[in-house]
Amino acid sequence: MLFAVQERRLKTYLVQLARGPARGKWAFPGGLVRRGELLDDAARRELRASTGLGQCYLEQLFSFGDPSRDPDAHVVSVAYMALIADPGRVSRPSPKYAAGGWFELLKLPPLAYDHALMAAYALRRLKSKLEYSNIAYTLLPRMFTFAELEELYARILDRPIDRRNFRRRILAMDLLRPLRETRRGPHRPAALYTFARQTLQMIEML
Amino acid sequence: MLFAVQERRLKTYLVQLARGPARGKWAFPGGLVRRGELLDDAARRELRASTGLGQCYLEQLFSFGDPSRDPDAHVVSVAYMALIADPGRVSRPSPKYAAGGWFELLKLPPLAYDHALMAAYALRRLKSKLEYSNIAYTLLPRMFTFAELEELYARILDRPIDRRNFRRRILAMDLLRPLRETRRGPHRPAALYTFARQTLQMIEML
DNA sequence: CCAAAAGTGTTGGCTCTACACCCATGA
DNA sequence: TCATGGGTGTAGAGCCAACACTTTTGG
Repeated sequence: MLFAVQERRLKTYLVQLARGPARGKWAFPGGLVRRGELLDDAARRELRASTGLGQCYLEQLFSFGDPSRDPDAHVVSVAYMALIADPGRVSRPSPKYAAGGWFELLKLPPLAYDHALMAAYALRRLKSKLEYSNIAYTLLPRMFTFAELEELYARILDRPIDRRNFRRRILAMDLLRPLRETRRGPHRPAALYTFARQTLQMIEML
Repeated sequence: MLFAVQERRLKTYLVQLARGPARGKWAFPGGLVRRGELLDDAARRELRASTGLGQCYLEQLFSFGDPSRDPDAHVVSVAYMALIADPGRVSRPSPKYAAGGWFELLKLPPLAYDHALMAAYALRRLKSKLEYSNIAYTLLPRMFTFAELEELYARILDRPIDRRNFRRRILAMDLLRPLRETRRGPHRPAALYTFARQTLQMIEML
């Protein structure tokens, strides 16, 4: 399950199934683990095969023992969540699928199997990680403005955010490094920031 | 992976493997999912087979794509965590295993496969759920004193707890129902409480 | 009356929230 | 000079942590 922010909306990449009983339906890309392959490796391989993506943030979500793929083949799906900053990096829809494309998470088409459940699960996990980790680094370009970071939070958490309090809180966590450059436009230039660490860090709250 | 508190310590139930390359080593009980069986059902079935336990709290933890069981059979393990209040309910060590017994989580024998990793993962999850849910109900008898609840927290979180602050905080969450009865002993009798709901409830923190 | 564990309040510091105006730039 | 978004401070409330003595019972 691949997620990215595009046009200020949280979107996910779906593929249209070309074969099987759910043919024509949309679903998250996936596939079978190979013999001797690590789960993480299989997830990366399938992600690359479906989207052309190489390195990116990847996290195991949950396993669904669903009566999936075929109604009579018993498949266990180990769901993974991948996050990228630039949805433009996704190239071809893999030949394995009829089509591929980005969909707003809040306006998904009917999904095959139990994939709607998976999507809900992923969103929940993403929301909670936004609150207690620096996971936002995976969804933003290396340089970004505070306004961009703030909007990411507001969009995904789906609630308004007070700009001053947000800025104060984030800065107190010491996750960002200010850069010299600014982003210009028909208005006051915005200071650019970058995440001090590009690896997942949990933040103590209690 | 079954956990319980016994003699004021967090313990886990291990079985000694009777067959296979890891024969003689200790491990968490487990087994294969049957065709068409839900993961949760398989976990319950294996738990019952290994320990005689019927209903209890059960939660999927994580999936490990480990080179497990047999060095050349590729097994994916979907780890589950079960919590019970009374370790005495566990009866026979299943005939499938050479032996079974309770071990302090902090003094585990060397475990087969990657089960030590699983144990660490379970402990982490349990600690964090203690902080933001009423999961403690699974580890306590229906009636308990505040001192017992407090000790459960102190033991599992492995840090001292201020009795007055703890009591205030827990009561504010409105998870407990006071009972009329008391527990007597060679000291002032302690008021008994019960959890208002015997189902998992998340607590808002932020 | 002694031992053992249960029960109980207050204060100071910190954190969080709510809230509105000025600033810098490009057009 | 105007439109656009960027950037900033404060005060009050609520929350949390630190802290020690009194109560009730059984032996």
